[in-house]
Amino acid sequence: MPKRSSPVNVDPRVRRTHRILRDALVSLILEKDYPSITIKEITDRADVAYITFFRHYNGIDELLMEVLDEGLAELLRHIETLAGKTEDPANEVEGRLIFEYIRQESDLFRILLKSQAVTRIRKSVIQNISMMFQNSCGFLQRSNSHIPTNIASNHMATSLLALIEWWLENKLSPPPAQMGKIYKALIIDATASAVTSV
Amino acid sequence: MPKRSSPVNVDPRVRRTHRILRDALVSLILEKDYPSITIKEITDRADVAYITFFRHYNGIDELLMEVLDEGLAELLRHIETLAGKTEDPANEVEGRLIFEYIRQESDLFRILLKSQAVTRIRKSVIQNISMMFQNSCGFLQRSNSHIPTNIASNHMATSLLALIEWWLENKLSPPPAQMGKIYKALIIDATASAVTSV
DNA sequence: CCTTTTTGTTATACTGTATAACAATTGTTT
DNA sequence: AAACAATTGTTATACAGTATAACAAAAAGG
Repeated sequence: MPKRSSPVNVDPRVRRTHRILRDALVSLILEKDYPSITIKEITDRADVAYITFFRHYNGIDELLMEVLDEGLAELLRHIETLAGKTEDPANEVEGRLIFEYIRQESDLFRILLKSQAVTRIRKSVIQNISMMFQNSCGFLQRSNSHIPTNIASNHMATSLLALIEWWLENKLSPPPAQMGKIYKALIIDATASAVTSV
Repeated sequence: MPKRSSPVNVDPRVRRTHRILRDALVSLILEKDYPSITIKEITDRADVAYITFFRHYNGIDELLMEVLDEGLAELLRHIETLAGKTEDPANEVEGRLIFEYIRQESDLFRILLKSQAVTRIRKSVIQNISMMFQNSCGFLQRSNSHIPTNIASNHMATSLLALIEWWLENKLSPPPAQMGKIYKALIIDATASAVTSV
């Protein structure tokens, strides 16, 4: 069992095993659909003994969770940067930065959104993004409309994920700059005006 | 193999088998999470021989598809009723009707949204609702903004599903009347203003 | 009533998950 | 470098779930 507390003090062999298992799963997800992936396939590709998998994870879902946690922190950091400046005039630029980052790490995001299969994971992602919007969007905090704050933040989070998903499926066709504008108009500004009106 | 063409001319024993298998799957989905359901559980609950399942379906997904097809037609009909009157002043009422219908058939919708597991199904549902919005929302057709029409309609479809999902998870707590208003403000009006501006 | 179709019973092969015991290898410590 | 600890590999095995086959029993339809 690996120590969850400190990133130091971990056996380099364990670090290596985790890394190659994560890499194997990633390459498999990009090739075939997630539910059909077996543990043997993963360990074969990682060139690791079958039983070694069970010495670190209780199932493929757990390994996937680790893969996503790896990249999710950075995603949230990027989105947070955007949301923190939601009321600045520069947030169109920030929106562009998000979609540029997604294009850069598109493999990770493809996996993240393919793994809607694993509903629990999707829920926690939405939960995180939703909380982040709730904390950083001023118009949500001082809202007194008939729309509850948690509904509005959930709406923004799910809409952002849906927009990213659409973009990935459409081969990243409108460039990040335009996607940033669309994001601002369709999600940020639209929600803000819906919440602050009446 | 059952005939796909005509609903008549089917052996009553086959009709009965299909029905009790569908019912068994529905009751199981409402109890536990979908991926952990086994064929044996289904046939046991349906009081049918194990092999009988394979005489009609190639897997649980196929049976689920049949369950959803059953109710999906009616869902689309209700949403279409709403969308068709999007520009009438009465559309808040129509929004209320949607959520009242969902409350009425909440079991079906819980299954529909739980089955996000089956990504293919979710995608086709979004596609249908999106097309429906595109056909019935006037502001989408006469839009000349920087937001493409298909992005806007996709945004409305995914937002509606997310809102329904949130509502089901929150025990249908804001009553249908308020949900109808929220739907109108957060999805319809907000998207309309985002699309028609500049 | 007789034929056809569907369903039930039983047996079996196969795949994937999960664990155990022991040997081999690698990392850490003194 | 030697000794100890932890990880990994090898092999074997148990188990659950999927899928199919062969034949008997029951139900539907003319």
